[in-house]
Amino acid sequence: MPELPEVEVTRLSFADRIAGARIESLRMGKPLRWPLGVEPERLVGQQVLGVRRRGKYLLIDLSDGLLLLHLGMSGSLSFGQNLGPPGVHDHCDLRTSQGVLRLNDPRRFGAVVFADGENAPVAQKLLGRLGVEPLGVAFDLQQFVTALKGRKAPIKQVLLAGDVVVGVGNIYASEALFLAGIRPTTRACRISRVRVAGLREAIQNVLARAVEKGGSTLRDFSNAQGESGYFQLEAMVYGREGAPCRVCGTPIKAIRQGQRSTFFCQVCQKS
DNA sequence: AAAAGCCCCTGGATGC
DNA sequence: TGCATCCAGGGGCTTT
Repeated sequence: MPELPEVEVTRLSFADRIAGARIESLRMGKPLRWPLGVEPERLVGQQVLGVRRRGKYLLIDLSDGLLLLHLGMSGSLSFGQNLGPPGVHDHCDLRTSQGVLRLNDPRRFGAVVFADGENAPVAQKLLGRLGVEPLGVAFDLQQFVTALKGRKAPIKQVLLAGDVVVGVGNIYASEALFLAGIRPTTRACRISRVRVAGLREAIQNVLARAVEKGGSTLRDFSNAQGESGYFQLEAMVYGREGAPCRVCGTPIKAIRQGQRSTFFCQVCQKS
């Protein structure tokens, strides 16, 4: 579910409320994608310094270590004082002096991993080869051009891979390519500099807009306060197979790329 | 080095 | 109503 906007919206919905809290206990439920890596007691008594985001990971800075959190495909967080008893898909309860942070994740592709610091091997394994942050100043045009020059794969899949630029998942890849007028199947290395510049802006715009709208709630996403997102209502192509293009009226096409669905307009995205 | 496939897992929608 | 099949926001790992 969660791409950069959903993860960022989630972060914004509880970061201030959990900052400064003291950890009282950590309960882990069914196994997630990776083990926590330490005994839960390791965290007890530590203070939460803040919450950052790197790509689709949330980084909870502790007084002695770091908690890496990933929502996978179906994860969502809740933070509150009265969450009630954990349900069958609540696989992590981090109880703090300011409330409980709970991960609900039916498919369990998500993860909660403890690392001694950002340079610890486990943190490096997960964060080490992530690409540039698309909403940061480091998302430089020349670097983007150079990176894409070295890729013969379809641009949609290069965006999804996350080693050039992070945070762009299946929804926003289709959306950004539509805004840039680029066909998803075009080889990354074949896109002209001018069009790469347009793609960079499209990525920035679509992600920023999605954050503003609270993310996309397709099935059941909500932020840590339980609020839904609304970006899906203004999606130009994602999930709109057969529906008229909002620009030219041509029916939107759906194809498969690397076992994921891709949506585009064959008129607005000629190449 | 890059690209392509394969999984991990549960649940909802669809079709017979 | 019951059951099989397909699909879903991700991404690390293995194999070409």
